[in-house]
Amino acid sequence: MVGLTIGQVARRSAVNVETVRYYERRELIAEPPRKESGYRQYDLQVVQRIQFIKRAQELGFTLKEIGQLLALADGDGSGCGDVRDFATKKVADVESKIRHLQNLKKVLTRLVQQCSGEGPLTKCPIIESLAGDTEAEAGQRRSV
Amino acid sequence: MVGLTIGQVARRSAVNVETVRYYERRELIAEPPRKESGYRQYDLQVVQRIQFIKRAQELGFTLKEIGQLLALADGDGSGCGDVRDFATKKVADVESKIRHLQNLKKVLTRLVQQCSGEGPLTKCPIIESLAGDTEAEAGQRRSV
DNA sequence: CTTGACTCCGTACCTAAGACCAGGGTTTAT
DNA sequence: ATAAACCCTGGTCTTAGGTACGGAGTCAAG
Repeated sequence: MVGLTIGQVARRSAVNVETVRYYERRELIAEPPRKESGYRQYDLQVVQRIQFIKRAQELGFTLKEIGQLLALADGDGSGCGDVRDFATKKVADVESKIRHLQNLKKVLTRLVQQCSGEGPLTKCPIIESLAGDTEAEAGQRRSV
Repeated sequence: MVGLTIGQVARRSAVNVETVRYYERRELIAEPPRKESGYRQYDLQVVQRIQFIKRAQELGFTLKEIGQLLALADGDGSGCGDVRDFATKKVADVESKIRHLQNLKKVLTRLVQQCSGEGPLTKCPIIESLAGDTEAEAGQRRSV
């Protein structure tokens, strides 16, 4: 019994069987050899590879990016510098997302502070602010 | 010509016609009356409502959440406090996302710093770290 | 030899928030 | 009266990352 079935691989990698097949379709893992029955026959390395994918996902890489990363890792042509550039770009991405969320948080927090939590909805500053007075043309206002 | 067509509403709200219909399907805006021809006939208030939706989206609310928010705003029963609670919960959400991303950034940055950018991939600390040594069982390692 | 667990393939479904299209009817302006 | 612009329904398509199903074949244990 040399070679793991897809189910064994899935269990060892803590992913779904379908996920393994999905990764194969996405060409993140290679098509394994088959037994005469057609069953896929994996070796242990594929488990490592799936764990690599999972870790990279946790770090915020998309499967597409992971595909590129794996291509770098597979193809001997490129050096470690390419990988570092990749990660550096990702850091910038993450920073940009953080800035966006921090701005969001500021706005939301301001709204919450303006709101006493009492009184009727018609005067709730949050609702008012969302209803927005800035550019609606004439006509009945404040009726969301 | 009392009543706006869907196209006029869309233009005034700066959204696509399809978006207006979509919001109707999602029950974010009410089904308007129709002319005999079947054309939808809106009043101006729907423009305000769509702007409300758009602003709330910019603040990071999903359409589902906006639906709940609008239900609060529509139903007179509840007070401004409910709305504030809602926004407060959203602030916590955003904070949690920020924390997650900051952690991500820390990990990524550390990886980048460990990587000289030189040398072959086989020794790239980023690849090594993703390949992960922590829980793979025996067998050939370091072959992602 | 049978049963239960596993695997195969292809396809469909899911969430989110719409965009787009076909093939028809309507309105408006010239 | 006719062309341009608009609207209707409904259906499909998108991105991302899978999950689920159904019918058929296979494998291991009792």
